Amino acid sequence: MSQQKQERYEDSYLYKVRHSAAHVMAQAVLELFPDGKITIGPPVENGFYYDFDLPRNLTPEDLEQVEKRMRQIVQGRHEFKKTVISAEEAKKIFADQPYKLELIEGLEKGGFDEYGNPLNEKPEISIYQHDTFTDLCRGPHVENTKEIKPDAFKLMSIAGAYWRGDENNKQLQRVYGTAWENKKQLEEYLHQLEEAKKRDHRKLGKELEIFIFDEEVGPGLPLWLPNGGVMIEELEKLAKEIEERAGYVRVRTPSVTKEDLFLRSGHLPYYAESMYPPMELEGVKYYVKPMNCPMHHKIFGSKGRSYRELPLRLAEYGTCYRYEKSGELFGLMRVRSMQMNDAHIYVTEDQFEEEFLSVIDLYLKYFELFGIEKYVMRFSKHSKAGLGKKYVDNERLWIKTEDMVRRAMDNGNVPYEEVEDEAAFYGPKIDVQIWSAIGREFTLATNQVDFAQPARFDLKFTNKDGQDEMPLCIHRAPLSTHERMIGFLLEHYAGSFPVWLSPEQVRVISITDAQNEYAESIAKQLRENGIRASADVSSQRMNAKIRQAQLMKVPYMIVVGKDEMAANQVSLRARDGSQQNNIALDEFIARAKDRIARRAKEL
RNA sequence: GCCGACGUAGCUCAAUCGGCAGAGCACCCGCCUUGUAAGCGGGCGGUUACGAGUUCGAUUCUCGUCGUCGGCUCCA
Repeated sequence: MSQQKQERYEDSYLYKVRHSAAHVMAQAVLELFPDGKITIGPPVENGFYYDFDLPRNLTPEDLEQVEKRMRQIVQGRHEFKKTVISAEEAKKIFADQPYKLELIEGLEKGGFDEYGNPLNEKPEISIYQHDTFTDLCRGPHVENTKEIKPDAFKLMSIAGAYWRGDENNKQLQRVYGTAWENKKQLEEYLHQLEEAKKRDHRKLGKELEIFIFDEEVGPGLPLWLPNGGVMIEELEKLAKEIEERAGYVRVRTPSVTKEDLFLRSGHLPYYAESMYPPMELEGVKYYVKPMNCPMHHKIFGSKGRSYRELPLRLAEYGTCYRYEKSGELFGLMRVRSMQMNDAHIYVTEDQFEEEFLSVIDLYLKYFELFGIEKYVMRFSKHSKAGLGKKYVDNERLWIKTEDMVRRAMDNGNVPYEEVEDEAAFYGPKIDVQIWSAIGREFTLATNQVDFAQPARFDLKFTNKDGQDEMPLCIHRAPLSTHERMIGFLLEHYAGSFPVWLSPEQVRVISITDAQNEYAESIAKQLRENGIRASADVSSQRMNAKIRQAQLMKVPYMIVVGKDEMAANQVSLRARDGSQQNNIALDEFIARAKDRIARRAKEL
């Protein structure tokens, strides 16, 4: 394998430019608010931010002023000067900056760097000064402010952000900016943002009539339009095919159950925040399910199980409801009602590794099918501090199952990143992280270990020696939920789905109304061949019909005029603009059927 | 949930300083009979998200509610 040496972002020139721009911005903001308190201001992807605690909220007009002042400051060619100082000196300098004092204390103890990230060694304490501004900072920075080009940065937005990312802390005002080496790069970036917006699944979903939200129905509760309905059916067909081959069996369970079930499962103690509140009938509380697992556990436990039955793979496309906080909703990617590509696999400890890896293989198979290349597998572990709060309180089993996952991934040679404090409440997991068109990060597929619920439900099987043994449970959702998957696919394909997934696969276009009947009969024949087709026999001109089909990103357009009708043939125009005139309908049907059957990427 | 911005016809967007709410597309009705991304004409369409307030008068100013968006927190 060729190991290309890539410069780390932290070592790049752009990183220094952005870091320095953040300092200049802080200076400008402090000039506007002399009593303002500064916190941290690091470079981030594509730019930088700085968090402030100010006497009043910033307005867009303030931002304009700050940006203007920044342009003046950078012209001043002020040198960035680093000075290493003692904690005592630092505390004197930042005597009226409480957040900085907190950071200095952290640095003194050696536990954290100035951004609150854990550190092994005790770092040196340094300050950077330019013009009138001094910040506690380890750098690095550019030589002087002139290196920040006045036409290569832009302040982007104001947002609230909690001090040290903890919602129990005070909310600060964060100003985001973007900065580049030159004007051209900035313009390219802004252009990219515009382009990304065109891929936004919320926009495409509306244009392609996939789904809608309705104020009266409620936030986070999508209504699937017929086109979305088709996509859901195709995804379920895919999942069913693959799962049947892999030995899964399908079950069905209710959406609402008694409180008792979720008390036993641990959802109420650990997950209640994300659940819709209970409804009470005849003195009994019922909850809408946020997950299918408790009911699958009930099915597992419904009779005596032998080791011969394992792995037992129970699959269900169940609709779950989670009360996501209002500000967390995001189009289809984050909703309150969702249909999960769910399954629970009950295995013996010996079977765990093979089964876990076979689920990972399943992801990879799907990713290949969809051409998904940009993703990260994240190994999400518990945190010691979360035990008994976010996570079931059994450290021994946490460590044991995490070791099992690590071993499985290592033995399977699957690359992954380990992350602390991201696990499910019942066990560690491998999440696949992807990014939306506008750069927001999401978990798509997930593969989770559960040692907690089998114990809570007292699940057991009889092993070879005739003894009771507890199975481990693997929760998995390689196709995520319909909502997130389709949201993602909309952006991934920019709405131009492969033929098999396209809501409308063929649009038959008559050139004059003399061919309307012929067009209808072709559409009918296509449908009889299992191809989703409709005929556009409106009185519009052909060009307008083609344009409409293009805008709806229909993969195939069949154009018929008097010549085609006379010869009993068709003309094919594909979504990519390519054309094939005067071909037999059967020839086209064969092509379309082949693409659909293979779930081919090509048209 | 928190901070900020926004909400005008089915969609995309206008409306000067507080003075009769407008366009294109879509839809409906005609005309045209058309050759690979928009033919022409006409018509319908609004309690300016909802509810209060200020004012002679509110799309415009103020407050509240709901929703959306940018973030934070959280997550399939």
